Amino acid sequence: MRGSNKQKITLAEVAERAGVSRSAVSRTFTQGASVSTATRAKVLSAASELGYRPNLLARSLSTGISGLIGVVANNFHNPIYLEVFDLMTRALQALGYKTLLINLTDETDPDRSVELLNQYQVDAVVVASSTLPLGFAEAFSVTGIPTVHAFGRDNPRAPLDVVGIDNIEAGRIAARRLIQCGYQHIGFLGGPERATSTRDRLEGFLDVLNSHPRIKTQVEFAGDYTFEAGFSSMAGLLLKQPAQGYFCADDVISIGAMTAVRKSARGVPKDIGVIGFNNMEIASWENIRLTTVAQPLKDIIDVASARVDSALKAQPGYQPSVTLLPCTVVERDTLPPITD
Amino acid sequence: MRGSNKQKITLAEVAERAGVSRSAVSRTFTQGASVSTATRAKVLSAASELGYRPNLLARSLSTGISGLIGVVANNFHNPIYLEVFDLMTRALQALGYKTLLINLTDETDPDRSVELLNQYQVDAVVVASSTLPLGFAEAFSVTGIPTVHAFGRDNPRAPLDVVGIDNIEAGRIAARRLIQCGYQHIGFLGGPERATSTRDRLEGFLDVLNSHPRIKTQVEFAGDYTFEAGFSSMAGLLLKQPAQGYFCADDVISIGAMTAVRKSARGVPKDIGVIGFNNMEIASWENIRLTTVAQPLKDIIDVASARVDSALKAQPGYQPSVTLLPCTVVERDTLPPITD
DNA sequence: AAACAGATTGCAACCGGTTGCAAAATTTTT
DNA sequence: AAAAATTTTGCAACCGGTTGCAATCTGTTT
Repeated sequence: MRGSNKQKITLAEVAERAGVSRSAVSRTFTQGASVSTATRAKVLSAASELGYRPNLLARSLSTGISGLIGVVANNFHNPIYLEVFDLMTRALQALGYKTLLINLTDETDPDRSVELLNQYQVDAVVVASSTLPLGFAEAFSVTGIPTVHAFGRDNPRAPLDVVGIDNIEAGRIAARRLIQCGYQHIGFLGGPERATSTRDRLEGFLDVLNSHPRIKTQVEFAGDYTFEAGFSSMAGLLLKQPAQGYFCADDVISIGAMTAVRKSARGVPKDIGVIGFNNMEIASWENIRLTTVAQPLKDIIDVASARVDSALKAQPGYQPSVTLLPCTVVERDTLPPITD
Repeated sequence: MRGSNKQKITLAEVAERAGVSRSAVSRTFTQGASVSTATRAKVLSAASELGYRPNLLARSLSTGISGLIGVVANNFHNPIYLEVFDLMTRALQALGYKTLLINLTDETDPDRSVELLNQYQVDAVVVASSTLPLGFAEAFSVTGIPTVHAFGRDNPRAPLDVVGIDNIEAGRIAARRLIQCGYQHIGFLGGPERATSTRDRLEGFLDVLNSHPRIKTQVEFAGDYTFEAGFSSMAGLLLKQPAQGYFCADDVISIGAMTAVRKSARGVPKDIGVIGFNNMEIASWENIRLTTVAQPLKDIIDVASARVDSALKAQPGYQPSVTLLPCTVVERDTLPPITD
């Protein structure tokens, strides 16, 4: 236990101590290089005596591979992103990559962010956001850095890897589930109107309801993915003619909406049913028990990181692809049970 | 490798195009180096024509400064960490650093994590965790990498920068607030019993209550910072003799506990008062309105990142320091209003 | 106009690794 | 045992920057 190894030990020092060339040392630490077992042993023992660790930055310089993956996010208010970061860092770490977390909350200029990533020679970028303007992902892809857009959607203008959910189908699923309740008046309470995710879900939602012309439909947008927005939107709806059941764009919005419903002395699901979106941890709480549409978070992350990995190892002919995973309904207590 | 026809432009190419030496180019891009305005102009224009960006990895190699700060976390379930990551990345980015996010959730061996950071030549480490065993922070500090422990506590064994809150004082604050309610029986519902943060808060809590010998005291630990743990701990207490008011170690635990109280047909704060800890966003929700102790998150992060910055720029005589910031009570509706 | 100080410049070595190539060592074949 | 094939090894050049040093160029001072 010598605290003296404060200065870094280099390859050259190990080489000297082991009585071999620097190449030999380098080769011992590179996968699949040619070293005899004898030298390897000498090197390894010298290295461990000295406490040698290869300098990955130096290695990057000659190999052109940094092992750094930029993870770009701009939404630090939705709790699901905490889980996203957790899963993402672990997945990348398991593959031997390191996560450079870039916060684009304040950034409006795609080019500046590209510059950031570029300077650090990230090998690839994962854009983890459903709200980042398409321009960013495009800008990344233009640089030639492999880019995977997680929680994104297909973007014809920039051919890049996308992995997310099928929001249109998610809208259909929610609509069908509400129809199953026998409701004759069904509402959509979306997030910000411009968000493509919300628009896609609405599309699927209306798609299904259009084939049920007798069912009345209501569409409303909460300005924001917040409790407040859900609460006040629903409060507004209650003053008019509320629907019998709502598909809310997000669990937090749902909870806000439910709170408003209950505050008006109505019951959930007795008077008004609610189905949310995201299946956040909070949705399972005893006092909430929100029926909600779950997205396969872990699968999305796993696919995204696998995609990064294969993009980096890919042959010249590599082609980006779009993967949309299916959502499922998690049954809890905010919709009446299904009666066949 | 992906067929990226975007070969990077190097310093040498810029130099050639500008008709100057490589040093001149380098100096143009280094703070406070000596270049005439004429050459600087030539270089700058050549650089922008070519779209040159200095390779920071290469620069690190010669300067020994990578600009990478390792942010180490192991708790991806407490929503306040989402805010922590947000604030931290922004603070570091504003200072010109990049955030390497390291997830130690699965890691039990301090040395392996040190190795991770070491290989990437991070300039400094911010340990953002109140639950990471002290051994980790120690291991980091032994390497000689400047380490700031955010949300940590003083550790006599390893002299490193600590910035967090005064948990003992926080316990006192909560105790005083509960005493103000006139309660004669006061409870402490902590987090995991081994967590130093919980123990410190308990210490301060008992410290105050010891000087009120007539007030009965109850101490209980929820195993975990979860809704479930709070719910079931409180459910258990309700079967015995519950106190009149509780200081809960965390907002999520508080909400679980409140849910249990209400489920037993008792009221909050009518029958049992609750004061939480953390002031998470959810605490302000209309249907919750939890009175709670807030920690100055932004201040902690700001101090932590400033500390990183100064540790890196420090003169040889740099000495780590411990900063404990004060907490405040956020009044809402889960304690009876103060009656003077 | 000569002498001198200060600012700018380029050379070349270096940061800590990797890798193509040819020589050296080892193993296999005949 | 010699020749051929294969594996190991070290040299030296390179990755893309920075920087000490000496040479050159400016602008002053006398």
